[in-house]
Order: sequence, then C-alpha cells, then structure tokens
Amino acid sequence: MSNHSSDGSGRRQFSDKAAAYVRGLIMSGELRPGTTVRPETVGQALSISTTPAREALQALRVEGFLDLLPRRGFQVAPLTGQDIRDLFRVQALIAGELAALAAANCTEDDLAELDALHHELIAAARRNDHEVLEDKNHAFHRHINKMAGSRKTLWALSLITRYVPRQFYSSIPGWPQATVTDHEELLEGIRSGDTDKTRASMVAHIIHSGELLAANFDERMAAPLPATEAEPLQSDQASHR
Amino acid sequence: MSNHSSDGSGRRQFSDKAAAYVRGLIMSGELRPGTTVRPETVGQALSISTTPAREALQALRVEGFLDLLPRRGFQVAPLTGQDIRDLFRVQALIAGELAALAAANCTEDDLAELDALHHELIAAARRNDHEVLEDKNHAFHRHINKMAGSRKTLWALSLITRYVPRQFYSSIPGWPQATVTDHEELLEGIRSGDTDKTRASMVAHIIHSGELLAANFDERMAAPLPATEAEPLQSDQASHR
DNA sequence: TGAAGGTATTTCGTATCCGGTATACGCTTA
DNA sequence: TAAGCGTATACCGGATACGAAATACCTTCA
Repeated sequence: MSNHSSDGSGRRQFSDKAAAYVRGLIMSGELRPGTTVRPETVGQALSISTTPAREALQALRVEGFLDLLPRRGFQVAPLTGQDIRDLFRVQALIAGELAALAAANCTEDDLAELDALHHELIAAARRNDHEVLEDKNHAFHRHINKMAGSRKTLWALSLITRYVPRQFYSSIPGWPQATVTDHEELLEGIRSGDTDKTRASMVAHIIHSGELLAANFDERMAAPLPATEAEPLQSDQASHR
Repeated sequence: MSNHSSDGSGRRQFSDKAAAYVRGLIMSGELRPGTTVRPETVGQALSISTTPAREALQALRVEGFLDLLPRRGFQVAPLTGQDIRDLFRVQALIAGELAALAAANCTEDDLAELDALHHELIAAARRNDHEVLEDKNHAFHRHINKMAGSRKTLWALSLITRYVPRQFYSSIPGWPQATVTDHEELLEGIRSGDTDKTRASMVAHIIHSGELLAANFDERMAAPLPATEAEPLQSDQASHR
C-alpha cells in the first residue's frame, strides 16, 4: 500500500529502471536467495551499461534486497515468509503513526477527498475492476500519508513498501471486501479525530494484508522452480553443496 | 543507538567510505540542505574515482540524505529538527518492537550478558569515560536487538540509525545518568518477560534521546556557518532566488 | 588421496569519451 | 530600457576500455 516511489516523472534514470527490474525478479521468486547477481548481466538484460546497473545493485543493497560480499559480488539476500511478516509489522507501525498524525491534522477538504476515493474504491470493487481498485486503494493510503505531513516518516514507509509488489492485493480472493470494511473503520477514526483509534485501525489493516502476502510468498517459495528455464541473471546458484 | 553498520569487516568498499564521508558532512552541518554534491568533487576529496563516488551518492539517495534532480545532479535533502524528531519517533517504534521480541525470547545467558554490559556502562559513567560509555551503550542495545531475532526489523532500524552521528550522546550533560535509569527499567521489563512494559520503556528511552539530538541539531542549524571557509564540496549554494 | 601451485576468471576501481540537456549569457528588437 | 530570442558553455548521465588484485578452479605431484 501507498507506493509513492516518485513515479509520474516519466523519465527515470537507468539505475532506477534496473533496480525496479531486479527487485521485481527477487520478489516474484525468479531470483532465489543466494543467487549472485552481476552488474553486466543486468545491463545486458536491459540493454544498458554496467555503470548504471552497478549503481542499481548498490541501491538494492541499501534496500536490503542484496548482500555485497567483498570481492565476491552481490547476491540475493535471504528472504522468508517470516521476513515478510516482520516487514509488514514495521510497515504497520509506521503507517499507524502516519494515520494518527493524519487524524490530528485532518481538514474538511481532506475528509471529502478521502470519502470520494473510498466510494470510487467501492464502485470499482463492485465492478470487479482490479486495476482501478488497486489504484484507488493506493490513492486512499497515499492521501492519508500525505496528510500526516511528515517527510521522513513517509520516507521510512516508502522504503519498506518496496517489498510489496504492485497489483498484488486485488488478486487475493476476499481482499476487496475486507479492504472496504477496514477503510470504513479508518475513515470513522479520522472523522472523529481519534488518533489512537485511527492508529489501531491502520495497524490492524496492514498486518492483515501482510499476512496474506506472506502466506502467498511461502507458497511460492515452496514450489521447486518457477517454470521458466535458463534464468538470464543467474550464473551461479547458491552452491552450498 | 545500536549502530551496527557492518563494521568490523575491516576492508570496506570505496563507495562505503564515500557514503560515510558525505553522510558525516551532512549530519555535522557542513553541507547545508540544497547544496549540490558532485561525484567528482567527492572523489577528489577522498582521492578516489567518480564511479564509486557516484555509487555512494546513489546509496545516500536511497537513505534519504540526498535528492536527485534529473539532469541537475544530487543535492542535500532538506533536514530540520522536526525531521530528526520524526525519525526518532519511527526509530522508537521499531526499537520498541525489537525490545518486545527480545523480552519474549530472553534466555538466562542473555540476561547475564545484558547485566554485565549494564554494570560496565555504570562503571564507565562513574569514571566519566565517554568512549567506553558510548561503546557499552551500543553493545547493550545491539544485544537486545539481536535477541529479537528479526533480520528485517533490524535492517529497518539500521537504516534509520544512520541519521545518528557516533559519539554524540555521551557529550550531552546529564545523558549518562538518564541512560542508566532508563536501562534499568528496560532490564526490569526484560527480566520479567513483560513485552508491553519493555516496549514502552524502549519507546520512551529513544524518544527522550531523540529530543536531545533534535534540539542540538536546531541549535547548530541556527548558527550562520560552521567556522570553516571554502567548503570543498559545495560548488553551488541553493540559489533559490 | 591429499596438498601445492599455477592459471583463469571476476570483482573493483580508474580513466576517458560522448551525446543530450539545461542554464546562462549576450544580442537583437520593440 | 526591458523583453524576447539564439547561441554557447557547463555538466549530467551513460558507455567503454583498461588494469590490478583477489578468488576460484584445475592440474600436477608426492
């Protein structure tokens, strides 16, 4: 939720594209933990040079997706379902903090905007339109987070939400309905300016979502291999013989 | 607190050194928000090439210290005392989570280790030995954080603690005593396995520390300029005419 | 079979070059 | 004089080639 990764600027740097690419490969399970990822290989896959590719890998190291072993290159960091759960726990704490601040700062216009978004989300859920459903959910959370008016808290959240693949939630059965009720509780808290209640609602909402993602993740990792042969990026599997 | 930035490996990459260098310059106030930072300049200052310097700058962008404006290079991100306060609030939430987990997982050996560390800290405080005081405080927190056994939560914390300069706390008057009492409360919570109490103690402890740092930061930023002339890294001040 | 040594591969850092873009400066014109 | 326009320069973002150091692999020998 709330993935405001400076998109919309249209022209991104190559390193950003490369980072998004490798991130996606890792989160989709195509790149298993322990796999070494080489800058040149990434560059070839995207038809860019190794220089921006290497920058991307360094960024992914800060983001916790890769480990860097001196003189031995980058390799995919361990990532289990429990890690995902922990990550969501932290995300819940931060998003809860933002929600509490939002409830304290809320104006009439904010409330109107949130209401509008909420009803558009309901409509999309009714039409079973996953695309705009995800969109509206996104916009809903982003607006709350912006209302908080805390740059650095937002930054911390954005770092963690990099672990959440896009277009994920709406594919989960039952998620749209659960989200509608969760959001209604959130709105109630915000409307009444009850910071504690709003925080608690947000925490519960996110932890619940995280549980779904973690379960899905475990399931995927249990599968032997994801169909495709000849992985383009892996030149060396973990090899812990 | 708890600064476990992969130190001890001895030989770091150049990009890590460069990142640490620029980070230090920003947190010490020598590089003001809005100042543009160029890879070549950083490289010259450290006698390294621009490639690893640029990687460092990209990493610092992920860490939130720098903004990247397309075709206009990197510049120091805005950072106010309020930002520091917000950062510590998040740090408190995460460290609180870790402390709660630690209280739940605590073994006899852990308790003994923490007790030993605590007494060494007290001794250092009595001798007014800032160096080992900072050391012991560090080790104390790190041990708690390791006890939690949550890789990714630890990662999230480590990202935020990059905003805390080393050797800072011990220079604050009254901090050693406050820390001793805070740590005693923490130990009590951990010993009794009371996760809620432990969490609350940790949150309070960190928010209190953050207040001190934020106040100090505001004070420094209010000062016109930090003595030294001819800043080596700044070639272009903000210029938002 | 195990150890030692040499070769090959790879990482990491350096140096340099080029295209494209934005800013700044100066000129022209109303 | 002030506003508009075109040129020039600086510099960002990326590509590429090269070299040194370290690791991994393979062969050989006891």
